[in-house]
Amino acid sequence: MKIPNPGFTLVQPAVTVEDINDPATVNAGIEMLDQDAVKLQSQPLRARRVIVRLGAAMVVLHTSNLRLRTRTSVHQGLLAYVAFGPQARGTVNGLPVRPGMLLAAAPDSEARFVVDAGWEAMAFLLPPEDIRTHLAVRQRDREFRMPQGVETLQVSEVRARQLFDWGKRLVDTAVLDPALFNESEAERSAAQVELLETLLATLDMADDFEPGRSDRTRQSQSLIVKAAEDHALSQTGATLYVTDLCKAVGVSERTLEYAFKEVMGLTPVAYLIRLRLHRVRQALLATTPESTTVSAAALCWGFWHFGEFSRAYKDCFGELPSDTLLRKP
Amino acid sequence: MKIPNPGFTLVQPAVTVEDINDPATVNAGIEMLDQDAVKLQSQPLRARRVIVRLGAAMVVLHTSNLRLRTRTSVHQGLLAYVAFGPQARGTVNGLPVRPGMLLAAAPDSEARFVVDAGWEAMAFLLPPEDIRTHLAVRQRDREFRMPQGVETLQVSEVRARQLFDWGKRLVDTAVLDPALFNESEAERSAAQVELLETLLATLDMADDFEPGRSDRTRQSQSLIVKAAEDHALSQTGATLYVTDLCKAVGVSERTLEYAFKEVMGLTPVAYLIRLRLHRVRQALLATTPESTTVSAAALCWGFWHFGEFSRAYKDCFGELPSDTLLRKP
DNA sequence: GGCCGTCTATCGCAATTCCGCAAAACATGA
DNA sequence: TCATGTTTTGCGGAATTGCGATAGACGGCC
Repeated sequence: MKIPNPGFTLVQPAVTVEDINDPATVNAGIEMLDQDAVKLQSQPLRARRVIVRLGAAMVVLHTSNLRLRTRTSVHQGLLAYVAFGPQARGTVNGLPVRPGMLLAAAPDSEARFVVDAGWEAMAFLLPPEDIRTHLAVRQRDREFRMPQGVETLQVSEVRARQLFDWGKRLVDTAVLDPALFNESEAERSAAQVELLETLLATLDMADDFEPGRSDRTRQSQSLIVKAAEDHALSQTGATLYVTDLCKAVGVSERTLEYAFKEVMGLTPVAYLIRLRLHRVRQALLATTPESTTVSAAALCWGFWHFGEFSRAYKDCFGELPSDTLLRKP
Repeated sequence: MKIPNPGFTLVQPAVTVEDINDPATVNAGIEMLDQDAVKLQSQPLRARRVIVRLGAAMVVLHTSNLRLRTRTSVHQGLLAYVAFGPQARGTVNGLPVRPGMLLAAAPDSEARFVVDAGWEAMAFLLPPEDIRTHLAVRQRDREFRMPQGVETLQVSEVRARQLFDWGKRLVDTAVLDPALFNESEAERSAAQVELLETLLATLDMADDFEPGRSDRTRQSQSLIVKAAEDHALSQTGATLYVTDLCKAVGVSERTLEYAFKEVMGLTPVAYLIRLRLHRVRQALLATTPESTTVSAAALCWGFWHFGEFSRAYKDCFGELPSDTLLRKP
C-alpha cells in the first residue's frame, strides 16, 4: 500500500475543497487569498471554493448560492486571472460581468465583487516569473505586460468560455479523483504547462475593455460605495448617519442612496448594518466566552440597543449572537 | 306536483344561499372553499354567500354587513377570478380594492381579505381545463396564462363593472328563481358558456397591476401582520407579548403596531385576542358539553382569566361562551 | 376589598432614512 | 454648436424607528 508523504499531503494537499457556510470564515486555511465576504441576503450560505495547486500556480473555483459582496486580493506576489461561468451574474468594481470578460489583477490589488446567486468564477493564480520563463523559452518575452491593479480584458465569448471550461474540467477531475493531483507531481506539472498555454493563448487575443458610459457610471458608483464603506469601517463605534457618509465621500445624499441601491441592492444604512453585523460575528468567533461578552462586541460596532442587534443578527445568520460565542469549543 | 330528483337537488343543488351569522361556521357545507373569518367589529354578523354551480364552474357572491378579515383559498384545482362591487371597500393582501381591480388566484393559494361593511365580491371559480378547451375551440390557446399565487389585474372600470354586473344578474336571477338553474341543465350550460366568454373577454383586456409606493408599503404591512398572526397561532396557549411577536417577525414594535393599525384597524394584542376568541368559539362549536368545558377550551388559547375571557367573548359574539357550548343539540 | 408597585401595551412626537419626481448639469454624438 | 439621453442633485412627502408619557392590567400586601 502506498503511503503518501504525510508532511506534504497533509499540510498542503494539491486539491482542497472547502464548503463555506459562514461568511466570517472565508479566510480560514488559505494563505495567498484575502477575502472579506458579506451576505447580501438572509438565506443560509452554501458557497464553495475548490483549489487545485499546480506547483507555484493554482486554479481556484468559487461558487455561491446567494448574493454576496466580497473584497478579494491575492498575495505572495501572485498574479490573478479570472474567467466567469456562463451563468455568473454580478459586478467587479462596479462593472457588470459579461460574456467574454476576463480579469487580470496585480499582486495585492483588491477587487470588489458583487456576486449573484448561481455565481461561478475560475481564478488562475500564478507567479509572474512562470509566465516570463514560459514566454522566454518561446522567444516571445516582450509580449507580456504586467497588469496594473485590477484590469478588465475582453476576448471573444468562445475563447473566454474555453478558458473557463478548461478550469472547470480540471476542477471537476480534481474533485472526483483528488489523488490524481495529490500524489502525482507529473500530473501537476503537465497541468501547469497546459494552464500556461491555455491562459497565454487566451491573453494573446485579449483587448483592453473599453467601458461605455453606463459602465463608467457603475464604476464611479462602486467607488462611492467603497469610500462610504471604508469611512463607516473607520468609525467603528459611532452611530451611522448618511449625512456623515455623504460629507466623507463628497456626494449628495440622493447620489449615495442611488449608488448603494445600484451596486448592492440595499439602502446605505441597511447595507452598513449588515457589514457591521459581519464584523461582530468575526469578533465573536475570534474570542472565547471568557474574554468577551456579546454586548461588548456589539457595542464596539455601534449597536447600542441589544434587542435590535440580536434580532438583526439572528435574521442574518440564523442563530443568536450568544450561541455564536458559545458554540466554538 | 313535480318532484325534483332528491338525490341530486338535496346533496348539491345548483343554487345555494347561505346566511352567515357566525364567523365560526363559514366553512360549513362548502367543499371547494376554505375560509377563516374573524370579525373586526362587535355588531352581529349578517353575511351572505350565494353559490351558483354551472357544471364544473361556479359563481360565488360574498357580502358582509361589517368589517371582517378572512383568509380564503380555493381547492379542488379550481382557478378563481374575483371582481368587486362598486361599493366594496377593503384590502386584498394589503392592497386596497380599487375600481377596475380584478383578482386571479391559482388553486390552493391564499388571499388575505380585509373587508369593510357593505362588501360585495363576485368570485368565478373554474377548472383551468375549461378555459383551455374554450380557447382551443377558438384557436387562441396560447393566450391563457396560469396565475401564480394571487395576482392583481387591472382593467378599465367599466369592464370590471360589466363582469361584476353579469355575475350579479346571474345571482339575482338564481335567488329569485332557483328552480331555473336547479332543474335545467340547459340553462346551466348556457350560463357557463356565457361566463367563460364574459370572463375571458375581460381577462383579454387585463394588465398586470403595478403597485405604487404606498401599495408596496401596505403589502409589506400585510405580510408583517400575517407573520405575526401565524406566529401567534403557532403558540396557542402562550401569553401574548408584543416583544415576542416583533422578534418572530423581525420588525420594531412601533412598526408592528402601525402595521396592525393600518391593516386591521386594531392594535396587535386587541386583534390577536379577537382571533383567539374565534378559535375558542370554533372549538366550543366542534364539541359537546360532555367532552369539554368552556374553561378548558379557553385555556387552550391562552385565556387565563376566566372573567376577562367571558366578558370579551360576550362582547364579541353577543352570547356567553357557556351558552355557545350548550346551544347546539 | 382596596391600595400600590411593577410590568406591558399603546400612542404621540421627533429624528432620520427612504424614495419619487423633475429640474439642472453633464456627456455624447451628429 | 446643438440636440439628445444620461447622471446628479434637491426637494418634499412617506415610512421607519426610538423614546418617553400615559394608561391599564396584574400581583402582592395590608
